[in-house]
Amino acid sequence: MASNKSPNTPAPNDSSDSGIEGIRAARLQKAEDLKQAGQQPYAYSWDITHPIADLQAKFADLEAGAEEDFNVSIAGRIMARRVFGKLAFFTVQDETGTIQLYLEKKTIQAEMGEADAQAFNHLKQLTDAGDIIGAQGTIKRTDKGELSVKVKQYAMLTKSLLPLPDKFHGLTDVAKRYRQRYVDLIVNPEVRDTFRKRAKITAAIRRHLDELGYIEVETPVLQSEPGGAEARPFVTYHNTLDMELYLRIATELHLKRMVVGGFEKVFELGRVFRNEGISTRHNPEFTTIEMYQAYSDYQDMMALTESMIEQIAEEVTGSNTVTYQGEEISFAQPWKRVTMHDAVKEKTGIDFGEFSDLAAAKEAAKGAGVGDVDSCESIGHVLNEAFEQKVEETLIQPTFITDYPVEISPLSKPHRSKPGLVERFELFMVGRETANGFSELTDPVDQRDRLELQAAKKEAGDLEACSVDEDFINALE
RNA sequence: GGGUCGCUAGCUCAGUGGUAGAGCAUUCGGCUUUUAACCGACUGGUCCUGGGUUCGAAUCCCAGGCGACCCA
Repeated sequence: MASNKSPNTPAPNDSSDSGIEGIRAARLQKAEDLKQAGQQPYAYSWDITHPIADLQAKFADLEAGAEEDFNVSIAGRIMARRVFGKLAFFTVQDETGTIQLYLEKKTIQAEMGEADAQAFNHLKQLTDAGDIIGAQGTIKRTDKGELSVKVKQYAMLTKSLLPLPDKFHGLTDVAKRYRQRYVDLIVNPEVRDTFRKRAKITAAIRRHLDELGYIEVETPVLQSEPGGAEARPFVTYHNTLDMELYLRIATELHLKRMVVGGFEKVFELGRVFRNEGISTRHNPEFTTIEMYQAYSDYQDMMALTESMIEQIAEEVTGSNTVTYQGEEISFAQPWKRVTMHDAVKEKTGIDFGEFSDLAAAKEAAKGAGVGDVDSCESIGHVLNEAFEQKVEETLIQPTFITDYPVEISPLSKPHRSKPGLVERFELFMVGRETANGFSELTDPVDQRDRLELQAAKKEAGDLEACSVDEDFINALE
């Protein structure tokens, strides 16, 4: 028999009745049997009286063995089945939590027997872990202390065709967790909490900035000239214009155009795209927030950053202290501020402010165990290497690093009192950079010079360097 | 891009040259207090791919693919 093979639809295998295809075929048959029994395997609706977490809270004090003649109707996914001859226990999970179904043949047959003389047997034979089921009944805490719905009536809401991952080990394959997020969300409840917290954080950011008089904007994602960061862009193509376009690598340059246009406080919370390495820490598409405020310098932006993050932490977690991967992080203001030169000096003993000779700076850096300095083209770059290799991972508590070398900061204003430096900060916590801010460069002549330096690097083959965005210079002018 | 490790049943994993394995899941039977239910029976495999060594390869060698972690 000829068959078209494809990875998604493996050819049926006659001898396989417990492989994945066998399971799927068996479950399709169960869906068919449900229809024969007068049940719809994919229901249109089911009335719910309570989220499961509400029931767990409401009856937290109910004693083991006690019953409550309180009618409830719930719905959720069957996560585990424990079936006996005339009694069964299902663990059911909805968005809010889990509860046990107490499924007694006697009760179910009395309530449903008229519609389906085999209602209990069908429950045993035609349901599987993974199915979404609706259940209506009363509240009972079993002798063993598990809060349960003593079911009078049930209905299949969605028959699943594929098995859930191992009930004990769960889904541990990181790649599969990320590529099949829906499975991850089903079997790893803590992942749902992460999603909820994230939604609370973005809502709190918007509320906070709205109260400060910011307006939220959406700037172009498709750009003819990507800029605002050093990164390789994704390239796409516009048919009608017959030209290549790039997905943005940052929102910066268009937000600054908004400021030029007269909006004094703007922000954008949105996706940017960088065509680079991929790992569990680096996604090619990720979300950033950029905020711009006219007439303000980097000190103002640091103050805004620390107060906003402390308040959000309190709103989302109820505390300004959070534990992240075993580290206790305190967001209590004020956060530590230290210049890049001082931070490097503290860890390496080297004061890069004393060097005027590049070669001498490289020697000193090597002496302190800093690698990869041979290709550095300025003392500022050597300083940056030393910082990244020796300091960054030690910054666990929120810390602002300030006053960066001009060579690595093409968009910042020169420092008002320190030559060769710019008014820039980066925020570090748990050893990673989490924010970056400047007194924004507003001098169009200086800006052109710095972008042309970048363009020269691009000409020389640096795939992360950007070109001169003439329209942006025009806006500044 | 470099290094290390991995890829065996739906899931989690054993198996270092001699008949392809376990637990869970699935299927069948039993069971009214389980919660990783239990008891009994069955089923399920391109051992990532290709080549090589060997009487014989999941196992050793070479090349490639995919993935994880670390580094850049």
